[in-house]
Amino acid sequence: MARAGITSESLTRAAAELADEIGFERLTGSAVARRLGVKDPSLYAHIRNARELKVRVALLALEELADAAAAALAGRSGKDALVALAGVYRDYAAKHPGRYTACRFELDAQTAAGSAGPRHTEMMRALLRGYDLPEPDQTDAVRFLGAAFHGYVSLELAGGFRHTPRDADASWAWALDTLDFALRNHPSRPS
Amino acid sequence: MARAGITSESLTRAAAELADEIGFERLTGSAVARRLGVKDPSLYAHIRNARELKVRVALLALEELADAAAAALAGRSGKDALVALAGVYRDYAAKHPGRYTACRFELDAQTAAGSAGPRHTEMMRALLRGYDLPEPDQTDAVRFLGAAFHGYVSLELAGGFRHTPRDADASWAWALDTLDFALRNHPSRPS
DNA sequence: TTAGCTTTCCTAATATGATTAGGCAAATGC
DNA sequence: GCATTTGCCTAATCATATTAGGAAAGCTAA
Repeated sequence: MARAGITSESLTRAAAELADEIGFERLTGSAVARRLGVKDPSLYAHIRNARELKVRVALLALEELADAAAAALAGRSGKDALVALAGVYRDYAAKHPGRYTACRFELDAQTAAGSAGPRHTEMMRALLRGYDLPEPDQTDAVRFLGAAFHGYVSLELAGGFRHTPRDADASWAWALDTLDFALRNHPSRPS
Repeated sequence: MARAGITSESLTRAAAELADEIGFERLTGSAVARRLGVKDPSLYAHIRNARELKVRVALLALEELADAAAAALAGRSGKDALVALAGVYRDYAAKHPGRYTACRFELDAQTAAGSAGPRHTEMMRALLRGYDLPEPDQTDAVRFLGAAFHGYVSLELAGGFRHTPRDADASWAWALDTLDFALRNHPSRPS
């Protein structure tokens, strides 16, 4: 009875790959077990339940995404930073659709607090420092940017733009121009 | 063997109510059957498969939402219309979280074309006529507004704003102010 | 009204996925 | 080298999705 040598990491990696291939919604314990060459019940030595599988993928994705965002943001500011950060989200979603979807998986407060989620918020705030918004506008802007990025990427991922001739890249650039314009000239900006 | 008297409509309604109560992701054929007081296989006289159940809820929700949007838009224009339309989405999501989520369910091209989806796009375009944007900016703006609305509502629904003191209503108003400002003063506006 | 047709529902059965219990062998610590 | 822990397996249970086949309900028309 040779062991498969599953580790917490290899299991999570396998689940993430699977999610990208078949979609996060269809991610299943059985499928992961099959991919790892073990029987379903063997997974329970490594995870508490099927939900934890998804949580793991979500945490991995949030961290990968935060790392990529941090790298892209380094040395950039203003619109340059805005475009770079937005591009990271969009590219990650295109390359890892399952993981991107996982980022939206609802975590309980505990888990969310320990995740890379707060890093994303911080980076958004760092980005917004280039736009000089006073509080509470900065908080509003964080939410607004998060919503705009996520909304756009998720609509694009769902194929919402496929049936209109207009190029998605061009629309994306337009959206970023508009966001930059709105933040730069926002009425609440100090003098 | 008395009949339950299920119709296509009563089935869809039951499914939609269930989705609002337990969440669209957890909507299951068995649960609907239980609610209707029939056995699982009896459903297959009315639907092709479990997926169709979700599709039905999605179509119902898209239509309800489009109807509400049309009513809210009637007689309004400019920012007034923007705020009204956005409010419809947000309120519907608050009142019918399962159905709102269903609106995001991926439909195949055929089904999507016959759904109320296109009405939503048209209404967005009607709203944007008040902002006088030339093509292709109008298309870009439709996508941008759709993304912003959906992104905001879905983040709020997921509880993304619950752990920050700033009031969600105030942030929402800020976002709408910002969108209105950006569209009104957009560089691409004629003259 | 009744013979016949269609529709709606049921029971039985199968497949997949999630999960627990209990066992045995492999790795690990001394 | 032995005891302990750990990883994996088989067997079993439960929920959901789905098919096959049957029977009764309700409509249709002579």
